[in-house]
Amino acid sequence: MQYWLLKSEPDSFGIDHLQRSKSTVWDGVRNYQARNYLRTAKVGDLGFFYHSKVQPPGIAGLCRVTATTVVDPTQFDPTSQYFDSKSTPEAPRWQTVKVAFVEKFPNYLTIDTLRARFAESELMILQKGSRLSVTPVGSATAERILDLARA
DNA sequence: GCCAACGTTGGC
DNA sequence: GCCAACGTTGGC
Repeated sequence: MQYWLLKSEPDSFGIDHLQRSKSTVWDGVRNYQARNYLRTAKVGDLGFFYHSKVQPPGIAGLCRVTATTVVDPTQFDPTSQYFDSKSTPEAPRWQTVKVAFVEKFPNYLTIDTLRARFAESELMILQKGSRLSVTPVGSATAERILDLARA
């Protein structure tokens, strides 16, 4: 079982949205490295739900992968901001996962807290200039995050 | 709103 | 296949 960190802007879709909708297709990933990570995800993997572009940014909750190699439908929707004119249904470029809500953490872990508690090498999002919206998290690091978030 | 860091595009 | 120009991300 692998842990991930998934970034989202809560102004468009945050942990509260996921709690209400119960599950969602993690659409809109348009970066090949992030997509490649998503392709390796397995059902049952757990994802830390990270709120970006808000003050303060941080880890807000947990979700679980419930389906893999899901074709991102927004790539074929000309009205979507994620429309990709070069992708075809025969050879879709963008696969993703479906995730279900697991929990909203009692403690929101801000990026300052994360920086204080974890090394850059443990959490890729702490690295300067890191923009990847999907990153793997080691199990030892993940367990420490869970301890802090639920304490 | 700024801007550093990074990814993508496309002419050559 | 190089690389300049451009677009985007995301913390501040």
